[in-house]
Amino acid sequence: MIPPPNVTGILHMGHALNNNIQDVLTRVARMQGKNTTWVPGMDHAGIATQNVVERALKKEGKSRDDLGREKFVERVWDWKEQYGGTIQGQLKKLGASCDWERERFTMDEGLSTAVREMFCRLYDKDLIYRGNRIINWCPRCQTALSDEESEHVDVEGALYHLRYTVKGEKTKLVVATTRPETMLGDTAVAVNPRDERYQNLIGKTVVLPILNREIPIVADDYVDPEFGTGLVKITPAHDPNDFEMGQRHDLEQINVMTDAGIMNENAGPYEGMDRFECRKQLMDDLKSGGLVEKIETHQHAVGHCYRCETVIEPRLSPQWFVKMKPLARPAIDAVNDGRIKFVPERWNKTYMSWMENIRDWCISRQIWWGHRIPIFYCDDCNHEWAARTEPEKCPVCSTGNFRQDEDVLDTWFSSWLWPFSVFGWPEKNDDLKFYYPSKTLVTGNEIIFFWVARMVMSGLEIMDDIPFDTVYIHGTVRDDQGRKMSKSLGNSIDPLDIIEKYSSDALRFSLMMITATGQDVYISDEKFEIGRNFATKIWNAARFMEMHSEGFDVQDLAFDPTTLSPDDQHLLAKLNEAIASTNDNLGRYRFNDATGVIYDFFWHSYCDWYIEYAKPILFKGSPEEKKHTLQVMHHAFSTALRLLHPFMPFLTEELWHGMDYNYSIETIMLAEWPEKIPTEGIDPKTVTYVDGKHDLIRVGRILRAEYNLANKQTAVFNVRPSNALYAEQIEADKISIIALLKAESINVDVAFAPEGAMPSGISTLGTVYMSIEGLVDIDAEIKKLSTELDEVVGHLANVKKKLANENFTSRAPKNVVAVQEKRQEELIEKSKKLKKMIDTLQG
RNA sequence: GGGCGCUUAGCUCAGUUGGCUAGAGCAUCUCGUUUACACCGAGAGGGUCGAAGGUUCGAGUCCUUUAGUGCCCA
Repeated sequence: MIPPPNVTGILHMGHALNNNIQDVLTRVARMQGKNTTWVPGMDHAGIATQNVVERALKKEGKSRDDLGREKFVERVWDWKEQYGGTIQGQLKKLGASCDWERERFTMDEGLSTAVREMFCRLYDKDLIYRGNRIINWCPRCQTALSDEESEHVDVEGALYHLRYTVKGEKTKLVVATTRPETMLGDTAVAVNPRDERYQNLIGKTVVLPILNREIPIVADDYVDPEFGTGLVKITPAHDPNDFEMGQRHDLEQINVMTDAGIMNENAGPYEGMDRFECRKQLMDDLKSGGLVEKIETHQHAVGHCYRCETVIEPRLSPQWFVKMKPLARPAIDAVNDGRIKFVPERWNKTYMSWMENIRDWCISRQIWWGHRIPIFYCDDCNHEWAARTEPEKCPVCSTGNFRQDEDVLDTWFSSWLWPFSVFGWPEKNDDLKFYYPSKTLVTGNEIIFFWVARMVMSGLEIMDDIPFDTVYIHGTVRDDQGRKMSKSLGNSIDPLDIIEKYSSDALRFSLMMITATGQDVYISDEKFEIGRNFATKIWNAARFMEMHSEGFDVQDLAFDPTTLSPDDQHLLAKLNEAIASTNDNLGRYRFNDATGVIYDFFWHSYCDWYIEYAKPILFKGSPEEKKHTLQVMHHAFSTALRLLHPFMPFLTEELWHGMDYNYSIETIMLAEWPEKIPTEGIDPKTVTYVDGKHDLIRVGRILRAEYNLANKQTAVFNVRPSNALYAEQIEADKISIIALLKAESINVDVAFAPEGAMPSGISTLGTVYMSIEGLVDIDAEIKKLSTELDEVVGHLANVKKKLANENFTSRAPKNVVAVQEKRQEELIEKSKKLKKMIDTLQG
């Protein structure tokens, strides 16, 4: 399920992240053999698109009115054909594996049919109505907006305290307001009925300054005695609360502004002024009349248009609304009873609080680009009706003298139908049956209300079923200072630049790696290096294999499980762990963990350990040994490649072909998704031994590093294994240890005792001594070992203290206690060894 | 005002149902390159987990208070 991006949009990092996650999920499901579909689409983005085209017209010195409705809409379609949908190409660059032939546009014929169908159904159920109410009006776009489209921004404004005169008295009242210009539309002053200060005022009349209109003083519970002076001016036509109060007290509603936010004829001397200019002039006038008590600075939230950031003007206006409460009830149940799950879960609360306090949705827009409201009015008999198709005559009086409503619908009125409209609804077909409901919706938290919640409501209303069972909410993409990426800040990082600089795979992999579940993502250019470096690493590993694979048949990977070397077993065990962990993490939407596991397997298990182990064999081994090792390598590599594919589609596809893995399945996209591989021939004890061997090599390397030995400087290592089994295993495995330690030779001896001073260290398999030519820095050795001893003694004290605590031994789970006991043993053993080593050095 | 995050190494972040010595990448320092990769390899240093209480045998993790910071809603 793809959230349709705006037709005007270009790809930004948020899209990249969002589509990347969806693509990963889709690719995994596809490789698992599931019938997947990922429908790409575009949203006509009514206001945004209309704005873009209007701006273009303005450059030609024209307005939309110059063209007229029909020509203008044509013009928008032209624009759409020419410039729209750049984002589709960009998504392809990102590697989004959508079903491109299914691509839909919210204004295409099918979806428009769905929109009209939906409107008529809701209208017939009385869930859509026309009402004269206070709505959010954008004076620049000159249209109504829904509550969600008004963005509240905290601004440092002012609280103006104005003096009104009580009629027939000298008493002045002080009312406080943040929008003094609306005073011109005041039709009352209100106090709280329990406010003792003003009991005597209730029922009196006030003379409105400047206009000298006489307005009543009313009592209403809504008034907060604590706010300002406890007296508020009532402007029913310009404030939702005042509107409510106006209804209760039967007050006149006086609109003082035009659609463009210019003061109208009701504003008296201010007619023709811009609303903010009027505010200034009005305040000047009141000041000179001595009618201003004071002006305080005041922090408050002011609504701004989400498309053009103009300050919203709440105003009375006849608009179309959807009754939301009946639709919300089943949508609340669906989340409450767990049919729909949010990941992370905390978004439940956000969803619920919105649903439970839902208000009717204003769906009419006074623009031209969009689905025209399918309501018709008969001029002869005044009949009003909704029609799915263009009517020929009035159904009541049968005349053709009717007209369609001028308004168009909110863009989201088409978006909320997406989960079923793209499959042909209202038609009932196989696609719709098969693909509805879908599985996972992936989206950012900013459209939970706009889109997610509404899709749940429409799905339950129309399909009688949830549209998806999981809503994965990913974080917001921010810059490295935590700011939201935006054009106006100039801090956005263009994904296409990143693709250009680091590759698409690098972008994708890096994004996934830094996306912890639902956390915001902070981004800077350097973060993409991790993906690029990883891709290069894999490329080079493949190159290495290719160099040694001449004459090798990648179709012949059936190695004999009884001949697996310890390192073979270790690699395959790690591969199994990686597969299991990747699947587990993907199932829990933990993408950073999933990519981390794959990264770790390739880089460390495969490259750092296995390839280094394999080198002596590939360079100097027998043809049989070589073949066996290559079998293991290609087996592991081709499996891990499939695991990586959803995250790095381009590189993995390229290598799939380059390494000739495409002999049976042409594309890695359809190759089998890795599940646990057979563990035949893998002995867990051997795997543990190899872990110990790695530790031994690490200890040896530390010794080399201490003495700054160059790679070519030879050193003889002596190993005193802790037991006979280890001695046997190490002895049998010497070649690879020698190679990895760049040693001249290794002596394995359970009774080894150093002659004279030798640098040494303790590993899980035993003590490692390095014989080097030249002087050993005895003091430094002693100091090193003493420091280590101190640490061990410290830890030992802690462990002993724990085990001596009866509360711990009796209450903690047995396995936890056992671990501590084992650790105690190990630490005692280690401290003994260290003491002995120090003694030896001290002679 | 209400709700939700975040605070862990110099930086950016992981850390799942409380349980081995708190991890990674980057950066820093040391060493290394005739044989896949400097977009590399080996190693090192670096953290009283924002603060204060509490629960618990045991807290980065749970609870309370608090500071700073960010987002959403009113």
